[in-house]
Amino acid sequence: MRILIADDHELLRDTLVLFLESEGGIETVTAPDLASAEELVAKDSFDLVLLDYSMPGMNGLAGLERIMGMDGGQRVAIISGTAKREVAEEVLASGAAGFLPKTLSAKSLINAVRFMAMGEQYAPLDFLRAAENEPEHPLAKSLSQREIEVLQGLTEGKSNKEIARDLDIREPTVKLHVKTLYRKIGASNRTQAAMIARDKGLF
Amino acid sequence: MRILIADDHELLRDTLVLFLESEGGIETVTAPDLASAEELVAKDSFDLVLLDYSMPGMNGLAGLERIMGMDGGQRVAIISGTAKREVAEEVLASGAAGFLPKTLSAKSLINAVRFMAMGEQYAPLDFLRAAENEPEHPLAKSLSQREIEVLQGLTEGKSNKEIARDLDIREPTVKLHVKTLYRKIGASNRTQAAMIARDKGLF
DNA sequence: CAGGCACCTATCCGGTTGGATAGCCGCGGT
DNA sequence: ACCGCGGCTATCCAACCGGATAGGTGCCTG
Repeated sequence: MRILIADDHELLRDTLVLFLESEGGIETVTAPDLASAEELVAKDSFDLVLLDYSMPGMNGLAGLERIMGMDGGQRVAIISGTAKREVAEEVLASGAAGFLPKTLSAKSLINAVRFMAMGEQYAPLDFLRAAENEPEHPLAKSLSQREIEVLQGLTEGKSNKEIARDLDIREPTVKLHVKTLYRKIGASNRTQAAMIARDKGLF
Repeated sequence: MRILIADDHELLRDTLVLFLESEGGIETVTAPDLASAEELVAKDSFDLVLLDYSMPGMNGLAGLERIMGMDGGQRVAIISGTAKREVAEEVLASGAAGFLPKTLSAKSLINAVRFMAMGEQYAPLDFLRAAENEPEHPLAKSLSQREIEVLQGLTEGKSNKEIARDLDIREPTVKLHVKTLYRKIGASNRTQAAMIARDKGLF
């Protein structure tokens, strides 16, 4: 079996190659960024391609889709040290071969690689499930759907009028949502609200 | 030689252990979070402790200082996949044994580990230097000192009046700075300005 | 059915913001 | 000495924001 690992962490590349070749009998080629990975995929053929989610050139899922659109880019998986459930779900939904958090054990990785090379789709179930039970967003849960939409408008620096237009409601309504949402999250003006939303990782 | 590696990425722990033991003849113990690392340091003795910067319990440099304050916590280094120059500098300034980005090669890692275990302080020079030459902050350079101070006020959700009081200038002056700063960074209101400032990593 | 809740609309008011315009001071450079 | 520039102050005005108050709809639940 022959796989390509693209990750800007040379430390991981080096040790992973050693591990996969010695323990798993898996032939491994590596690349430090997306551009190199593309070249390799273009002129070579792999049973599986592993792409780091936060690597030069990736731009979120755009890089994944670039590779998947290439000849020989049929079986591509994302590996990430920091990404959360939402990302994993998007990755799987976009038709990738799998999602591997770096919290996975090395042993599980070998199994996952073999599994994906066989054509199956892989993701660690506990990762997806554990995240699903997480208290949503501590903020999001106390806000109504509309308030969240309005809050998003705030984080984009829009005026009440613009938000009203975008959501197709009247401006006074927006103002109401804005006001109640201030109380709920403890903001005293729109900039604070936007900052709080961003701090909490919302949007 | 005997070292402790604390990192929540099991994948890295597993492969690194294998690599260090086979290639470097270094005895390796691991922990998945800061609490476990503390226990191990308390009851055992290591030539070097490697702590991941973004690991459960670390809280930035607080975790580093906790370990360094312990008996047997004399030689502690930080390893990180995402941290930037500023963090590396803080780490070194706080008296840690070193800073290791995960973009380091496995070979360099072994050398660095040996170096640090000998009592030297280590950091990859190109990492520190490359970052030093970075174009400051693309934003910061086009803004005057005052404008930056005002912008900081904006990111904290303050009103013009509050900013004026804090900087000990009149409110009209603040308004002027706010306006000119909008033009420079391409914002059309204070929330956008705050968001842009944060996006660029300012403050 | 009554009450609660989310969502919508409306009006009023005082305070803040955004934009324009104009002048003053101090500093560094030609 | 002059000019330019950054920083400071000021005034005016239209628009927007934050807060209060009052009321309407539809849905779900006890």
